[in-house]
Amino acid sequence: MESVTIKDIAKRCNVAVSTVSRAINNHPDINPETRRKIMKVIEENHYIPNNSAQNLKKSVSKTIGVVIKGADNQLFAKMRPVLVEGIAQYDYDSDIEYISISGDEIREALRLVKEKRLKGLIFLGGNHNRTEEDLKAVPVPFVMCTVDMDETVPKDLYSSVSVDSYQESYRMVDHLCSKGYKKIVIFSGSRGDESVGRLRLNGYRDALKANRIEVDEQRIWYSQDWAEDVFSMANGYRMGKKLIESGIDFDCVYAVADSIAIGAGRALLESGIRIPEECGLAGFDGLDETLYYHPSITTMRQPVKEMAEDAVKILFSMLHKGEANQHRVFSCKLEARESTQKE
Amino acid sequence: MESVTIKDIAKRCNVAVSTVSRAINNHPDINPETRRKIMKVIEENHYIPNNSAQNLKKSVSKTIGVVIKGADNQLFAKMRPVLVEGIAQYDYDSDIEYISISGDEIREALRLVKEKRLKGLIFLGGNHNRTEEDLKAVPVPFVMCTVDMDETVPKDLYSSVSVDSYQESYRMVDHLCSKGYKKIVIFSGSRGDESVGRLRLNGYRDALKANRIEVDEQRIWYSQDWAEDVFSMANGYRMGKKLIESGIDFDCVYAVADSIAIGAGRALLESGIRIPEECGLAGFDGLDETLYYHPSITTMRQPVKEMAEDAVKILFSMLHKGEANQHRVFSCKLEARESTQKE
DNA sequence: TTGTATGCGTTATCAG
DNA sequence: CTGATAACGCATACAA
Repeated sequence: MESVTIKDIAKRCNVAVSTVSRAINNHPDINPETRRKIMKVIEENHYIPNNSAQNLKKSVSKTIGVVIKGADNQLFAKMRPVLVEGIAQYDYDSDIEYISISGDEIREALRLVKEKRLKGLIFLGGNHNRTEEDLKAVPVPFVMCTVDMDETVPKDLYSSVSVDSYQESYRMVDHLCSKGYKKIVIFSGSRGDESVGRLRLNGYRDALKANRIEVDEQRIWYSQDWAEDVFSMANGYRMGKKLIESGIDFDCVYAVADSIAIGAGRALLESGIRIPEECGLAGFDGLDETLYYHPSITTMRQPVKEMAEDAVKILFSMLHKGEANQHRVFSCKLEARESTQKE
Repeated sequence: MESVTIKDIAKRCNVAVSTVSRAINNHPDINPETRRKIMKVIEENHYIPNNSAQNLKKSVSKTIGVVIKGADNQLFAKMRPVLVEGIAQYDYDSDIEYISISGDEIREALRLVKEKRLKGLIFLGGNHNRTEEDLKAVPVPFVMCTVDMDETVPKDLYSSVSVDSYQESYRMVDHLCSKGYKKIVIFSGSRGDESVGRLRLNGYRDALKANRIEVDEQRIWYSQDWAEDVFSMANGYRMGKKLIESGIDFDCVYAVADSIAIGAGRALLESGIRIPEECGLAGFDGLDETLYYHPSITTMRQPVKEMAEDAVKILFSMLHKGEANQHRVFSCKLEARESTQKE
């Protein structure tokens, strides 16, 4: 049970702990021969340095924290390796931390910065209504990815890469209109959603108006407030079923997330409604699943790779060149697929 | 930049650090009044205890480590909350750690146990060919989930909950045969796969034999060795395309993972092949996607919830009652869906 | 090139 | 109930 420490290794090697430390950390001023010898003993004894002790002692580090909110978010999963690689190109390490969807990413970040002497942070996802105080508390440069921060938060307090949820949603609905759909139902987030769900809904409303289609509140469907379950296929399926039962007239379903769209698609197809002939279907985000669905589902692809790359670039421009906070808004790619090819 | 420590709090409160420590850790022997006062100052100064220092100093803990290999594994994502809740019922904390698919889970576990004084471990996924030495090095009870450990590894060195990949795969293929499919193609893992891919393939071979169907090596398709990409929809799609191009005669595709099946399904449908009329389709694992696909895809559902619950139960039976290592094999649920409803 | 000594921030063991 | 103080395991400045 007693675990082996640096002292044990030192003793076994007849050297001082500092020498062992040097061996571990690839210090230049150490005899290669002694180093070899020490590393051998380390191997044999399965010695692993205590990270906590290292963190506690280290005064500097070259590492960037990556705080990912939601371990199974597929968009974030695609960004992660891009971030790690990008950060490595600046000769920095990455420290990846997953936190739950209900966790406090700023608080977690604060802890990490203290403990691991992080030089910077990249947030994947997060609360859109952070206070000024929250943001100011973070003592290192940071970039928020894919968070629609409230307009009220001063832009000079944080950097960000994002997509314009309102605008891209507008584009999508405009596209649907151009395809001839006139009775478009939207599967939105929950009523209380003030973030992407709300913004995408607003885009829907305005795009319809611009196409001189009256916004029918009956065609606006909110998710029930089942928290984590909102952006799920199951929720899309439930809404789809209810929509069909309701008897409301529609010729297209637009879901504010691909996962919802997939569930909705199933509900439609199951009821014998043909897509796209009798009803169009569209999602948002650009998940791989939409491509392999049958019919393939029209979606707005978020340029996750580019966003991740830019997040790193922005972070290091602040870190190395002392530049100010920056905001970069990316355009999505409208992937028009089978689910909206009416004719 | 200078972060606030326990000393600062002590100073601000005119008490000793030990008193602050008591306040933080809810020690019984502290005046509620002083405690209240201290907590207030802690709030005001946004003090967060340094976890590294705590870990370093703490001699005991009531926490179980959960090492998850592959952050975006959907099966694991479903098990996680079940594990956390189960562990909490024993009044223990959970420490969740994600490691990459190529990481060394045992090594990581060793580090964690040392640093955080973990009382036990639950592994989600991992290398199937660990050595005895590896397993023996883990100084606390642990349970492996969903790992088909090699037969050569002594069973008394670890606990496990798992499914019988060979047997369940056999059942699936048997089911396909009973549905009248006679020319079943299998989309397997890579050639070198000695784990689930191999076991499921063996089940396929034997089930065919049992049904007096000759195993045609032409119908056994291996994934190209693209490492992480093997169990992906993209891979399934590629294989599906190639299968069709090959001109080989087949009436059913059985993929050793649902993700592969979904990609394959797309390839088939895209080529105008109707499922299930002209070709059956089946996967393995029980991902939600299979249910919302159109047609819904027949799959072997792994009882992830039950497995997670049992993992916790086994762990604490060892921990509290000193019981020996145990192995529990769960049955999958054959979900016969539209993709194999021939008539 | 190597050894010695100090302290990182915290908890635990003592006294008081 | 509270305060002083010794560790925890390690990295580093400084001395040798």
